[in-house]
Amino acid sequence: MDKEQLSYIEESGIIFEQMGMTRMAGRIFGFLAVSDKSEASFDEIRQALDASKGSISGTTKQLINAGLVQPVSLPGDRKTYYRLNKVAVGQLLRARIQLFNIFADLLSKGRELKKSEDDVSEWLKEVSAFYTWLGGEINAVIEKWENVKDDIM
Amino acid sequence: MDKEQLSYIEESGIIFEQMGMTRMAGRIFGFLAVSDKSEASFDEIRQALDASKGSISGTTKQLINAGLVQPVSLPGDRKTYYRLNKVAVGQLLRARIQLFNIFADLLSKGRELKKSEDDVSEWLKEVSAFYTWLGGEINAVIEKWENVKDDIM
DNA sequence: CATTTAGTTCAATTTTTATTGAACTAAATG
DNA sequence: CATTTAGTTCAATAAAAATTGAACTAAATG
Repeated sequence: MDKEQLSYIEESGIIFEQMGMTRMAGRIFGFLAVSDKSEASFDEIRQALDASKGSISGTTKQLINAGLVQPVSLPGDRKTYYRLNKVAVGQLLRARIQLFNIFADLLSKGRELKKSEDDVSEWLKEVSAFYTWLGGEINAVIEKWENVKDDIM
Repeated sequence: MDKEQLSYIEESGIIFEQMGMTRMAGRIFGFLAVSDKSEASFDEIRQALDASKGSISGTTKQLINAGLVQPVSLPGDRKTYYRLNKVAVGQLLRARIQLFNIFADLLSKGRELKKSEDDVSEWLKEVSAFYTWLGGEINAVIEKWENVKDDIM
């Protein structure tokens, strides 16, 4: 880990915090991203990030749960290794979009609870419908990506 | 405000917290969503939510800054009123998508900092390219919505 | 079966973030 | 121009979240 990589790891921590995860989750993600070896053991991570076992244990679970990290075990080795989960872009996006649907439901419920209809009702209705529609539209977007990505990358 | 509306306001607080804003921001949003009058004064909000002036002041600013709330002033009335900003769905979405681009940049930078290329590099490259592409694709998605929304709603 | 290793759990602590409340500013009113 | 009203600011406090660390479990090794 050189200086730039260490500062990258911290930056990743900040961004993950902005995305609603913990700073430590971002650090582990960042470490696994830039690390030379694509797999790292529990203790390699702990040492690289100078954190406690409890913190690494809890946070790797968080990341595994979020689908971003994959635990790997090898025969004849009692350690567990951790690596970035090379999940398909579609799956990643769908997970993120979930919050949109929660927001859509919130708006729609708000509209129902209003005592009278007004221009706010109309707006709640459209935004809610939009985000709900968007959830279904994602498949088409991902399909389009699959078709164009070879030209772009 | 009946019981259901008050519990809706709290629910909105929780969801806004999940979306990275404060609980109070969600409460104010929720209040403005279900309130009978589509505009509310500073003190009406403060009383309805039983919060301090400081908190209302800071949080209304947060919401105005995020583009979700609009301050309204009336001639001959020194109060400011607050209402949900009926911003277009596209604008709302674009604001949310910004985090995707930040994430894309993080991945791309991570790839650059790696000492060697491996399968993680490949993944970082694709995911980053995808989120970057997605940012540009949004306009097409919004345009499609404008065309289909009358059939759906 | 005693020992080492890998990781978990959770109460205590630290750190961060949200909220209050009191003193303040600025504008309007009498 | 003194007073009221509307809202702001910010230091102090409260509340919530992250992190530690020590005691623990479970599995593998000798």
